[in-house]
Amino acid sequence: MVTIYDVAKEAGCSPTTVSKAFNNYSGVNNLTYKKIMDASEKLGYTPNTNARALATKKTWLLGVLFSEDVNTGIAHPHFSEILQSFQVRAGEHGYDVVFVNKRLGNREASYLEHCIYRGVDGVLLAANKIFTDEIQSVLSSDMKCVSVETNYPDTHTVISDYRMGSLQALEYLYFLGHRKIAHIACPLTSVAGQERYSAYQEFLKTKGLEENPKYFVEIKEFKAEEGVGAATQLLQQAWDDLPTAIYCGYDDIACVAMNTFKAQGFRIPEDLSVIGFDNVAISGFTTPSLTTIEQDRAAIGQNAADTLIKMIEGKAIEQPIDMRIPTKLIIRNSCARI
Amino acid sequence: MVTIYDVAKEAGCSPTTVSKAFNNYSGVNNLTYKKIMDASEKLGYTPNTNARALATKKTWLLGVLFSEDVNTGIAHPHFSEILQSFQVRAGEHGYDVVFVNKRLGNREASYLEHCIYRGVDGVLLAANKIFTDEIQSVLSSDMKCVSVETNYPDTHTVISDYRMGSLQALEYLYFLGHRKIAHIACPLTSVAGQERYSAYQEFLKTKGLEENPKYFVEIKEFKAEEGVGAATQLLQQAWDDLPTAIYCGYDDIACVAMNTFKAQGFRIPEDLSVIGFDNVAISGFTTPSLTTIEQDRAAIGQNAADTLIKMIEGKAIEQPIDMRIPTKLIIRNSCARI
DNA sequence: CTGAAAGCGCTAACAG
DNA sequence: CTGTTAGCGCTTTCAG
Repeated sequence: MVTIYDVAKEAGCSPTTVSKAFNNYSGVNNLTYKKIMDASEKLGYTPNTNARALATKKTWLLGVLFSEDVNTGIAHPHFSEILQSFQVRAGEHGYDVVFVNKRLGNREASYLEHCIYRGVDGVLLAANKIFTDEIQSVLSSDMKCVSVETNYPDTHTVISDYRMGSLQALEYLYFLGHRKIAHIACPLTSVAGQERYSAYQEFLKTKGLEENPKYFVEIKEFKAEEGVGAATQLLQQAWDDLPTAIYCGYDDIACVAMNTFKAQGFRIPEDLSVIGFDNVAISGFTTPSLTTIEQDRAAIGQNAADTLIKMIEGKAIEQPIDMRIPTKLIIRNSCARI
Repeated sequence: MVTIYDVAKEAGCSPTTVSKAFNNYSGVNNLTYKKIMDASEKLGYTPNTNARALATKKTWLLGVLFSEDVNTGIAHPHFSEILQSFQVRAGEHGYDVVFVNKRLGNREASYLEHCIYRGVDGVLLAANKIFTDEIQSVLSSDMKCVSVETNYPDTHTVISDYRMGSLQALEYLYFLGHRKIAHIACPLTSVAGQERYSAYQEFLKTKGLEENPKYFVEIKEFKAEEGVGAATQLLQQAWDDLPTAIYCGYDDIACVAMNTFKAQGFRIPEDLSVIGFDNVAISGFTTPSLTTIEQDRAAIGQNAADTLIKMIEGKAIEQPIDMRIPTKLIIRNSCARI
């Protein structure tokens, strides 16, 4: 391994000067600078983060803390896309991204311990349960955090504007003439579930429509399969007075529900309009293709990275602590005029 | 920050002993061990990886090197699922996972430089281009590598058995009575493209069927949209003697192609059978649902982690350098008896 | 503008 | 079984 000392010797100066040169400090003679760069090039010098981190207490490492649940972890397209853009943006600022888990070498530990162990400069929180003890430890520490899925008190958050999205979906159905609109909700233990449902209630109230409990089903877990049961239950509950449209809490559920309805002999969208939320890849490939609400995941990841890095670097953050990213209605073929 | 010295003082022993205790070295008195653990608990001590890494030259960090192309990077379900299981398995062995990119702080650099900079103990290669100069640098260094998407000379590889998968798909179509089988191939610059195509050729030869150039289209990029052009081109090429079945290089293409065919008035599977490769989430939700070949991504990620860690720890690796994970035929509704 | 010296937190001989 | 000592590679005062 070639070190700063080797470079110093080769360039005929001291290690201190090499360090200064590499950190772009002012006060290094142009010629010296050039000699140092030439020497380091010649020797193939690469700085060592560990040594630097030890000396400066800054690792240039950002932790990402994902739900370990398969359905809502990094394997879910929603999160993997956020992670992708977060990671790229972090890189542009010189930060690397490392996964945080609950282990410390061979033994069980807390997320916080893991963060300390790795010395991350900040953490991205992407867990979908509203309140988890395990996450609590990092929240109440002085670790810099940004959350992209759940609102924690006093924690910077970058989330889609779920209320806006819900209203876009519902207004669209309303515009198509629907008045009997059912809702299959995401788990109400999640922000997504809560906010989309409360926007649904708000919408009904605004339009002077009554909230019909028969038109409501809550899934208990973020799992596509839950769509079957939810769709069936909805049909049973409301059989004597079926809704004409269904606002599904998220795309996976909408897709499965559509299939369930079709299997029961319903035509979509003629008999039943279905709208989703997320605009995940599958929604473009179903039959009919799914009308849905798009989340700008690239923007979420980017803004989360920007915010976290600002916090780390002590820069001013102009945006509100609860930053909302606008959503967009994607009209495809699963909704029809009544 | 509480250090090993604080713990030593509290426990009434030397830092060395604390270090030994934490590393589970033999030769620490039981009582001393307990005192140390109590002290560290009381003080809230967490070891510091950077210091340890500096002293031992081992970081317990594994790099993952993904294609930065959006379609084949971590945002693609195939890769995100591999990454997920890789990450979990690595964690079980005490390793953390960090993304590798082409930057070094603020300046452009090579993947290799980045690996050295972070001091990763090994790297997971998940790039789909057969030969990239940039990756070449890490391959020809003494960095430990495992690849999960491309075969590099002298590099341990964990990939699905594409030949087996292709044969499963084709034998199934054959069993259903199909003799005019077309192939929409993945880019032949990729291992997936090459191996699936050569298995297709092999299959035809085995069955005594002639390879008809009109029944072959190669997409140029891993992009779902390419399916439209490919399907159309296939139709044009083979209009006077249409195939009865189409083996698509991967699911995204199969899904888009199905939609294209349907738009042209073909019924699937009655007029045209379609089979895919990957068993990605969408394939269960199309109409008809897609018959396809499943890749065991969890196994890929796990085996890649195990192999890489064995290399790092100098353990014997029994498996062949080119390890293949069996695939599985998933029968759904896009293929029919002729 | 340059360099000597001390130290970041931990581990690894080597003695005791 | 325990402790002393000397680094790992880098940055940071502080003198020059």
